[in-house]
Amino acid sequence: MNEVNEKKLRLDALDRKILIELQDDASQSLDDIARKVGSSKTPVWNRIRKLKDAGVITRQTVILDPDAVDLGTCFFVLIRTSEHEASWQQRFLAALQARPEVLEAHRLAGEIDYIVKLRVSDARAYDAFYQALIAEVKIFNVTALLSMEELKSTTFLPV
Amino acid sequence: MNEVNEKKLRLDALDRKILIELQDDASQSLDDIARKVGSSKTPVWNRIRKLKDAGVITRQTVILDPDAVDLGTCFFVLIRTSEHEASWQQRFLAALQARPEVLEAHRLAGEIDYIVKLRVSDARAYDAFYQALIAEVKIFNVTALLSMEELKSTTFLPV
DNA sequence: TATGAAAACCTTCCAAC
DNA sequence: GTTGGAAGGTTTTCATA
Repeated sequence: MNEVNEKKLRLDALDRKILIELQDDASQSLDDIARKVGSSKTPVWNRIRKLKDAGVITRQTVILDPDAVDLGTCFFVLIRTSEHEASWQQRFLAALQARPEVLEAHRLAGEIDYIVKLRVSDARAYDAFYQALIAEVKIFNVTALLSMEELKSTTFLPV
Repeated sequence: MNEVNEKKLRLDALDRKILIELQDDASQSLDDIARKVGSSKTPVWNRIRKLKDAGVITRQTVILDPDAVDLGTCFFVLIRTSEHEASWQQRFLAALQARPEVLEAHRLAGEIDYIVKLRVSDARAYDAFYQALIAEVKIFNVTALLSMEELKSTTFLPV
């Protein structure tokens, strides 16, 4: 995988079909993908390389069952802060980046400043995260939402 | 990829190292993985097959840059309902499953009943989703949280 | 369980169209 | 831009330790 060369590549119908196949199963052979998208090996190979070089395809990975690796407990944490300085943000961001149980974090528009998604083994592990976080950065208000059931979970983007 | 044979496999240190490597880059060759985890091709190959068969590894996929495919707008939607019957839940679940812009949906403990994560091209596309959803199922209260900045986003589970 | 090797298969690149 | 193919690499299986 090389550097990102372009940022906004225009995608045609063949590119989109290839992205659907790769998102569906990245272990398929080029021949299989080519057959399914109605093309052949070389053009598909050239497109995939172009999509990787352009940064449309960022990574190739494996998705694990969270329960199977004892990370069956999922929390969404809504955070409000009274601090809005750059240095506070930097420390908050560093704290999130450093913690592997944090899978997602977004800065929001509106009353709630941040949302953080976590996967942990149990509620005690969440509390350990919470205690560590508030020890590192000052936070005004925290609401933890505990997931009882994952109704849908996908990385598939409808291209 | 075969059927799920066991549910809770006990993972040893070698399994964990392999899962880290595969999560990090699933396009690596067996030889590279074997070298990095301090083993050799055949044992690593057998472990990977075992992890897939057991359902620990669920899929092999490619992660796309949302901006590059014009899905740069991310919303978290907090939903409260007054309906708690099985038939309502079924229709709600079906509506979420059918919509490709819904990437995640969880049933929650506490005051807020559901959280839904969406990726769309812009705020109008969110409104279209919202209108379609409330037309299909009765909802008591909806709060949409708009992401201004994605601070962290990973599928990597710390095994 | 690990090693090494053989066979089948795939990726990558390239020449010809 | 497509096709087919050659060369090298990788996966998968298996015999052997």
